[in-house]
Amino acid sequence: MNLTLKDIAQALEISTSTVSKALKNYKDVSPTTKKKVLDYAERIGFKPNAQAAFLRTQKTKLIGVILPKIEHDLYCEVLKGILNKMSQTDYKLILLCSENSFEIEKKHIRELLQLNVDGIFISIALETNRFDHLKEVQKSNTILVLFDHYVKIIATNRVLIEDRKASFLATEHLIQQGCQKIGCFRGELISQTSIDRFMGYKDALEYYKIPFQKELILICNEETIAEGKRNMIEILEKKLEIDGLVTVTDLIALGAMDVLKQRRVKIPEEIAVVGFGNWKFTSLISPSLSTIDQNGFLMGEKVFELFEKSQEDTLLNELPNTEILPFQLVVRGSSCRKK
Amino acid sequence: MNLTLKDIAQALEISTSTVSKALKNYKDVSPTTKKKVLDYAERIGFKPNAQAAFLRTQKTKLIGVILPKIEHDLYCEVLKGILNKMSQTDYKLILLCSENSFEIEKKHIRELLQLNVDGIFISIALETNRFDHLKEVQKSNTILVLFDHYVKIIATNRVLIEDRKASFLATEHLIQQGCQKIGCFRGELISQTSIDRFMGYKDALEYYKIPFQKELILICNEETIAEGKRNMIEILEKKLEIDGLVTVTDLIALGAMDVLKQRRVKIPEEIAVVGFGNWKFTSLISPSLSTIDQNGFLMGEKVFELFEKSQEDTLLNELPNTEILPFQLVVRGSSCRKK
DNA sequence: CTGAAAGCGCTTACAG
DNA sequence: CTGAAAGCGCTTACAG
Repeated sequence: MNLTLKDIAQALEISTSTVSKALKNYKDVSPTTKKKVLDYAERIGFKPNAQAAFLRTQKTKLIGVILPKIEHDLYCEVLKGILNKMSQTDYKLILLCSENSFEIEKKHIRELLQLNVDGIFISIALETNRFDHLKEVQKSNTILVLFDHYVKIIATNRVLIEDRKASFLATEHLIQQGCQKIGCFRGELISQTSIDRFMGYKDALEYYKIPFQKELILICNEETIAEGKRNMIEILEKKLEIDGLVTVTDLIALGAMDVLKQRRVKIPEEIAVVGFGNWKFTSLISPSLSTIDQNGFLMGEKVFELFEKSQEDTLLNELPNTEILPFQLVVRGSSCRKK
Repeated sequence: MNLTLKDIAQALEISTSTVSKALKNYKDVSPTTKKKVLDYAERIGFKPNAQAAFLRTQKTKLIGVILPKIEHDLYCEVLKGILNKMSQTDYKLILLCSENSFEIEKKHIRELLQLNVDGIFISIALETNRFDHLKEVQKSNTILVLFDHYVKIIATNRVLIEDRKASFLATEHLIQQGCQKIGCFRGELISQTSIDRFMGYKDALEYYKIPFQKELILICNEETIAEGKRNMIEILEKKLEIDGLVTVTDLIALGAMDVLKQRRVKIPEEIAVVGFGNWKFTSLISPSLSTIDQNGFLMGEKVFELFEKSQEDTLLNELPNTEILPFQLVVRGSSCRKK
């Protein structure tokens, strides 16, 4: 069906070896021959067979990306960043989603290894607390790059923001707005990202000598609006007094604010709120939500750059890299008491 | 590096042919041999080489998906739907984005054909008004499935909602709310989807005998908040009187509402607004935005189903299918005048 | 500078 | 029921 090297070779009455070399711009082909081949290939619209090439070179030029969630502003931006860098190469992106399930994640990793992808980029599932599958990736010499949800104990390439510092800043901001009893709707206990953000909250309290109250820490088992609502209802029903709230992600904050609005609790006057992630909706709701902005697009670009760098590095036996990205506190209506 | 059929064959002292057949569950292999091979393959974690298999079977089990935009609620849902169906098969999804550019779209199609994908699922770019690249796909016997932004003149598999009817309903709803001078922020002139939605608006005016006023039709060159703002400012500055507004997409409506809110024009009392798409933010803003809900997840699932069906059909030389999906008018604060 | 040949890992028609 | 052999389309070490 498709044209092959052989077809070109026959048409031009030369060998397939020479055609192959001409197309790959080897230096040991005469300029005349090279031009002849290139022109002809161009004219007939020759498309080399990627799979056959792989069989020889062992490079598929495929990259697997596993996201914990598809409808997630950060990950959409990360995808855009990766695709943007990738569009200048001949790599292709295979998209998979773990739905935050450990089992699905393992399954996808297995599938990607079977496909012989050259690299796997992953933000691990919230559930994931064992890492054999990631070690498997490394063993197979597939380049592994973690982003956002990472793991401390696996030595691999990573692109992160300083969650702990960011969360410190968010909490500090509330303190500067006069909050003294700050609730924290943290993520579950396993995820490193969740732990880091919680630590940042604690750091800020400590730094500003505000007593840490265990009962003001509520755990969100999922990053959903519903979990935000559930926890805020718990706060109100237990009559836990808070005047500020930091959350592990904007969706949680949204749920919490929803409950507060229904109960006519004034935001930010009675309770000031800061989210995390700068989801698109945060600037649209009312009051608009203060949050931590992470540059997902840049994150995606860095992920791909680290992959490329890593390909060179493995030849040199270099250690994996960790790239730290900047973040930004975005102050909006939900936390801005002073004018 | 990786284990191959040959390794298994040697270990079990049988031929690679037999190993291959055993693994593929051919019937002309003795149960004993089959079991032996399967057990051993399982034990050593054998992963057949996908690319080598392709070289023989000419099936890559890869599917290319080209989206006009990544951060787009509908397309995120479509992706989820496709991935959901796909996860029960051994197909993999290669993600590409045209950024609504005709040139990029053409480039991506070329790349996918070179990769020998088994199918291409695409919502075409707003710019796209020539279709040679789609015909190319068909010529190469790659299964083509269009969704959302489609083309009338290409006979291929499609998954659509009845945009015209949906837009009729949106406009009719405004009329039933008492609107008589309904503005329309339509999409650009090329896209079939945009045309269909505009026709639905016209249909409704005609049906309810409301005079069509050309000056109330403004064109949005992009599906962005900024375009919605720009057009609403134009309406106000030209002092064009409207009491209702339908828009080609929710983002446009968002921009328009923003301008109205700034100028203290009451929504829905003075101007009632209906969007299109039921983006997540529409229920979060205030007033919440009435809109047309499209089931993107279902759309994605149907796209994949059509692909699978089409593989059988091509053998039978059947004609391509068009799948029409249901939609729903979601009435919210932005258009609800009566209680 | 050119080309014959081997081989990547699988599948499958064919012979026995 | 089993296996030898050819071949998918490319790349590349080697000979000339």
